[in-house]
Amino acid sequence: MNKKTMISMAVIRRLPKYQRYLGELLNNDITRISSKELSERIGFTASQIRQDLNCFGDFGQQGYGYNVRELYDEISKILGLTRTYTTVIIGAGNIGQAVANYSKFEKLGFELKGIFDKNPKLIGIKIRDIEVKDVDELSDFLERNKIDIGIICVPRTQAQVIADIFVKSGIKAIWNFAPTDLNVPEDVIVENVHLSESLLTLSYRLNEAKLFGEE
Amino acid sequence: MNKKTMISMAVIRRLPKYQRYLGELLNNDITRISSKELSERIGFTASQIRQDLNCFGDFGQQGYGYNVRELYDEISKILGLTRTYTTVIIGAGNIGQAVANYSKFEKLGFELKGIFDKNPKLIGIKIRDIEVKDVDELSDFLERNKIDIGIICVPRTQAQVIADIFVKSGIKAIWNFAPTDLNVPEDVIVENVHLSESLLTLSYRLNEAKLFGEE
DNA sequence: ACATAAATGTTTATATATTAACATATTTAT
DNA sequence: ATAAATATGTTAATATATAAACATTTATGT
Repeated sequence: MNKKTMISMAVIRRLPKYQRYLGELLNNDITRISSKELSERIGFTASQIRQDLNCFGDFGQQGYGYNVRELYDEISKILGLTRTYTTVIIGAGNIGQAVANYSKFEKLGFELKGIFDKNPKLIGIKIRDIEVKDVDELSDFLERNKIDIGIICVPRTQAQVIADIFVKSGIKAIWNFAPTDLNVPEDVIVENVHLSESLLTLSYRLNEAKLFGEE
Repeated sequence: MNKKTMISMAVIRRLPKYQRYLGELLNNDITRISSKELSERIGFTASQIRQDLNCFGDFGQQGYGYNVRELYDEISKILGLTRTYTTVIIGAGNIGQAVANYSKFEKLGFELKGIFDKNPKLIGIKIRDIEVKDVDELSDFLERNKIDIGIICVPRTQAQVIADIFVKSGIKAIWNFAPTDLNVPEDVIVENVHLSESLLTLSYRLNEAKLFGEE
C-alpha cells in the first residue's frame, strides 16, 4: 500500500544511496536481491530498507526479494531522474569549474545552460564549450531561458544577491556551495553543500577522545 | 554539569553552524547573545541550542545569556580548531584543485602538505606553490611526513586503493569526495562529501509534489 | 533596595526514527 | 505434492531527538 504521507528527510537522503548500490548490482548482472543481502552491502538494516522502500510502493515479492532492474528504475523515477533539468552556475572560480566539469551530472540529466561570473578575467573564457557570461546578464538570461536549478558558487558575501535574482526569476531549486544560509521563500528548495562544515565535523571527531579524556 | 556521554552526530553536525554564526556576531561587535536571539538567527529552537551547548559545558549565565567571544572560543576549541592539521590531496582534477585552492581551510588551520595524481599531464604542475607528485610516491611521502587528514578526490574506481594506502600509513581521518563508500577499520574516521547524492536529493524534492499528486 | 524581567541548565514530555517481531505469501527442494 | 526456507509488507516496540516546562539565578529599572 502506498503511503502518501510526507516523506522524512532521513529517508530522502538515503534514496540516492539505494540508487547507487542498485546501479552497481545491475552492472554486476545481479538480477535479484533481498533486503537482507542489500543490508549487508549498503550498511542499513534490512528492516530499514523495507520500510524506506515501502514509503513509495510495494516493489518486492515475498519469498523472492526485489528485482534489481525494476527497483533501480523505480528509485530513479522517485528521484526524478526520468526527466532532464536545466541548470546555471554562478561563480566560475574553482568550485564553479569543478561542478561544471563534473561529467556525471550530465549523465544523470542535469544540463548546464550557462555560467556567470563578475570577474572580467573569467568572463569570456570557455568551460566545456560554454562561455562565461557577465553576471549582470543573469536576470535577462533567466527571463529568456527556463532554468530548473540555480547553482551558487560565489563567495559568501555575494550568495544572497544571487539567490534573490534566482527567486525573482522563478527558480524553485537552488544548489548552494557558498558557506552561508540563504533566505528564500518557502516554496524554493535549497540544498546546501557546506564544505567547511563537513571539514569541521571531521576535525571534531578527530579530537573527540582528547576533548573528553583529558579534563 | 558536563555530560561526558557520547555526543550524537545530530549535535556534532550543528556545531560548525554555531561557530559560523558566532563568528559573524563577533564581526558585528555583538558581545552577548541569548539562546532566544541566537535561535531567531540560526533557525534552531532556543531549547535545542541550550541543550546542544550543555553537552560540552555551562557556558552561559542566567539572566545574561552567553558571552559571544567566550562561546566562540569554546566552540572553536570543541571543534578542534586550536591546533593545526596536515593534509594531503590525492587527485589533482577539478575537485582536487578546488579543494586545494579553497583558502578558507588554511585560515582554519588545515595545511596542505602535498598533492598527488597519476595523470602524467598533471604531475609536475604547481597548485598554490605545491608541485603535484606521482601517486606512486604517496606511500613514501606518508612515511616521511606525519599527515593528519587524507583527502580523496580521485574517481570512484581508485578511491578504495587510496584509502588503503592511507590506512596502512596510519592516517586516522579521511575526507572523501569520491562517489563511493570506503572500507576502513573502525578507528579511522571518514567524512563523505557525496555531491551526486546531494544533487539527487534536490531533484527528488523538486519532483515530490508530482510524485504523490498524480497517480 | 526591591520587584520584575530575562535567561540559563535541567527535567519532563512529545515526536520522530530505527529496529524487531510477525503474519502471510512465494520459492525451492525432496 | 508437500514441507521447509525465504523474504516481504506491516505492526509493534524501542531508541533517539526535539521541544516544552520549570526551578533557579542574574540583570535591570524604578
